[in-house]
Amino acid sequence: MQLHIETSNGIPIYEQICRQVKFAVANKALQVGDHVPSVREMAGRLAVNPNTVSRAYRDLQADGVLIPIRGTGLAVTPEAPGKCQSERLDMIRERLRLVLAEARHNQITPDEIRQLVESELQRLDALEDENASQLVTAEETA
Amino acid sequence: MQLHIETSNGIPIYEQICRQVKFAVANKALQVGDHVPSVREMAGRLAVNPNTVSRAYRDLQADGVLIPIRGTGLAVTPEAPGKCQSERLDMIRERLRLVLAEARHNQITPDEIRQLVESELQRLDALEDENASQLVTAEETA
DNA sequence: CCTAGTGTTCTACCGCGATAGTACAGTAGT
DNA sequence: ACTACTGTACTATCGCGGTAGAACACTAGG
Repeated sequence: MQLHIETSNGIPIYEQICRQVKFAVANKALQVGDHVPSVREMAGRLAVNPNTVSRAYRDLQADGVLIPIRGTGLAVTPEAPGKCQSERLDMIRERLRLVLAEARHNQITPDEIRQLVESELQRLDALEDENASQLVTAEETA
Repeated sequence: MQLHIETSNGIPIYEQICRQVKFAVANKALQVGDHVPSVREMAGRLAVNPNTVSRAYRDLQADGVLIPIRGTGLAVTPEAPGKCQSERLDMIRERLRLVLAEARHNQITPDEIRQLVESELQRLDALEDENASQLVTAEETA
């Protein structure tokens, strides 16, 4: 599993970690019984304070996604996949709703919104292709 | 001009005020030379601290949207409409981009995104209709 | 047994958004 | 001149997200 933290897009770091773990479970990148990276390792990987990771894991336990195995680590619970898959789209919907509400409140037309969405989707695909070709290049030169 | 503040959708209040004034100028709800509501009145109207409004107006001056008229108030500058109209879609695009980036990073397909957008647009229209009929009802019973 | 690795908890500190209250300089209208 | 409004500036305080560092209880493995 591989996460990326965006510093200050408004969303707290601990919440970003929380969301991405849930997405990983929903996408089966994390399976039932799998151990999540340790607090200290994750903190090092993300260049973030261990307490912040700990906070995220605590929230994930409260949500029933992770269960602690004393002295060993945190494992994905059997109920997690179900919960995470049903939450999957809701997590995005919630954020999307705030943006669209602001747009509509301020006289942006539905067509303008659709146009923005399409252009941004296209832009994201272009970025991914770029990264993909960079990976290939890196592999070739290796 | 009428603004609505969403407490804790992540965006600071002073920034929400700032954005909505810009939208109001772009939509010609505020015209060149118009006075923006006074710091204290706006603060009372939004149930918010005067300092917070003052901060927003200070930023709007820095952006060249408002100009102070000593002892009288803050007026919309002649350059404001041009600036605000060109910023109009960009302000939404910026927020939309963050949401779509998270979605794509976590294996949400473009079609799922389009579907979310449509269902949320529909939901917003439904809410507006509801409010409109409430207004009519209020007028009838008055 | 001992070491190294788990998660957990606690205190201290910082920056930022926001509130609260006060004070000051300038203008409009009477 | 006086009053009532403008905007501006300042200090103090609060909550929250985040960092920093230490301490604790537990377990797996040599």
